[in-house]
Amino acid sequence: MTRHQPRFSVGAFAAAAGVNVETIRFYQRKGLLSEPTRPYGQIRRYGDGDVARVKFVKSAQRLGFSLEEIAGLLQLEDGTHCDEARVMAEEKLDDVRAKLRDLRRIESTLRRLVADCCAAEGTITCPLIAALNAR
Amino acid sequence: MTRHQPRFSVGAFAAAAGVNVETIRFYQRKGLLSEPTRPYGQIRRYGDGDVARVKFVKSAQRLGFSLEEIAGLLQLEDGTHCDEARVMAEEKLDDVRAKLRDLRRIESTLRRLVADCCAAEGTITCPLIAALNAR
DNA sequence: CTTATTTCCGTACTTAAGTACGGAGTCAAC
DNA sequence: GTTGACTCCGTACTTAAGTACGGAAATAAG
Repeated sequence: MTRHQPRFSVGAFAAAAGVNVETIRFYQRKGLLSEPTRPYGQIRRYGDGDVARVKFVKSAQRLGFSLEEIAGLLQLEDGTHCDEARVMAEEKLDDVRAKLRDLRRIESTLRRLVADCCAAEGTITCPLIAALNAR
Repeated sequence: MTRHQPRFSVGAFAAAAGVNVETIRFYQRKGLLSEPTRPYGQIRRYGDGDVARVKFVKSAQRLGFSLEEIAGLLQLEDGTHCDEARVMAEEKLDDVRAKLRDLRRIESTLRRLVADCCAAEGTITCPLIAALNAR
């Protein structure tokens, strides 16, 4: 997107995005990141949009999306393929909501665990397992 | 835990937990699941507690926890090592809360995306990327 | 201008999380 | 009481997501 003054070399780009250079190259091979053309045997340059993109990939990964899924999410970007995009987005939305439910459950269980820790002696059953199964 | 009448064979156990037998064996090797002793050359039997445990592992995995982290979570179960448990639980809690924040952001972005899809023509920037970077 | 860093590219290695395989031992059923 | 399915166990293969390596080309620094 913001590709107006692409001033970063790969090295600087990778550093700005908080990944290493090899990861950039790997994402390019996977099609998650386009390889900017380099005019007449010069070095490739990158901009803020690229940095944002990589950071997005990393955030989504932390949430349990695979690179393949992330590639799908990123394709919702361009505005074309409206129907496909809507379908994908709806599927992902269900997915995300399920994850949210589970995470909330874990969150409250952990919160309780921290609060009660060492207070209650008699509890033997695992509150985490209980939390996730109680549905 | 609930190991009162362990009636499942591995096959039935795996089926009940929704994984395949090899995965059970793999988890046993990793120490995520104990291998019940089998008296005098007999077959091992499993109970509901084991099924619950495997299902928990799978749920936690969907949320982006690694097996190693899950092993840690499961060890909070036993009540001993109170101090370590509290520390781990607190760390995990921070972790979980960060994931929740990101997921909520994605959720609302996807929701908006689905709602607006094909309605707004002019938008070129990726709302997903924007959502995760706007913080 | 030469030297030291970087980039570029292909190929190979690594780690996590399984899956598959093959042979021997058990068990269930006819 | 033998046949067929299932269990057990070790070892090997697979996939995803990188990481590391090494040599040629480009760029930056002195």
